[in-house]
Amino acid sequence: MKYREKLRNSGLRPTKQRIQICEVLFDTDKTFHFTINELEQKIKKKTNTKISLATVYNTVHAFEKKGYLKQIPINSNQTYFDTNVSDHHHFYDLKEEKLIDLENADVGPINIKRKIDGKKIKSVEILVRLES
Amino acid sequence: MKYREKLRNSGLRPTKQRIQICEVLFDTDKTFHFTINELEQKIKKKTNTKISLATVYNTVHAFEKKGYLKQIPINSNQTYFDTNVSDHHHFYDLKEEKLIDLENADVGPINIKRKIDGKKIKSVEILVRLES
DNA sequence: ATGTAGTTTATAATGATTCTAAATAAAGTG
DNA sequence: CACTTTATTTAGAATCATTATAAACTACAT
Repeated sequence: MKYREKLRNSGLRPTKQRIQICEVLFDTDKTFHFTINELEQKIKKKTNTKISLATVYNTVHAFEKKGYLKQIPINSNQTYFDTNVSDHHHFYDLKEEKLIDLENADVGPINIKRKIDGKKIKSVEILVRLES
Repeated sequence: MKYREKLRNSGLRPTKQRIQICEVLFDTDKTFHFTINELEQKIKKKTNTKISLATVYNTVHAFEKKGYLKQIPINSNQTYFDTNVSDHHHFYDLKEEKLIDLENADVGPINIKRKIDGKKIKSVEILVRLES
């Protein structure tokens, strides 16, 4: 199984739960955005097994730390994650409360001219809020 | 008092609490970022009176709706607000958990090339995460 | 097989935010 | 001014996402 390797190589034990979560997250061409609750629903539907909510949180955070998931900075009561970890930005449709990917080509290069001593830029994220 | 007018003109009754909160937020040259809890502390210090937490929430949301405050999109367990409502961006220092203003000139023009039918761009915000 | 270190789990705890309903205060009316 | 109406404040309760806890379980090395 492909995910066993991937997990082991990241120093994460390939448990049944982690492999199932991998399948839900990564067995698809399209990347997608999700909240923890949405992910829990997907897992239930796809695998017909119940993974503890705590495990879902743990796993998502572990995957984020390893760079397999990204948090999307947005003001919402729930945290949004993205399976698309490439450098890219987002539209946020305020009415639908839906995120839409913006490819880097849709935005053009961004040049942050100011530097802060002793600090490195880790990420640059644009959120474009949309209204109707 | 200047804030009485401002409030009345926005359709908000100029109550003692709202005026005090205005003083804490706007009686300063520098704009600043805050969470609700930080604001509550500031109010206590500056006015020596206690305003109910619920009122602080209500007022901040009312002011946001009127455009006197902006929410800053960031992943944190607390919501950050900004008294600087002009178009600008932010550094977020991950270690210090501190926001730093980025002037528009520090970033250069941003051109969102993609359009979504029937939607207008309401805001474009960049978050630059900093690590040490 | 056996030990150990990492994981999972149900449940409890935390903490920011929102809700509720009663008390209070501002504005409007005669 | 009285008096009514309507908005606002308030303490405390409720909600809800997330994190902590600690016991049971499991992958893996020896």
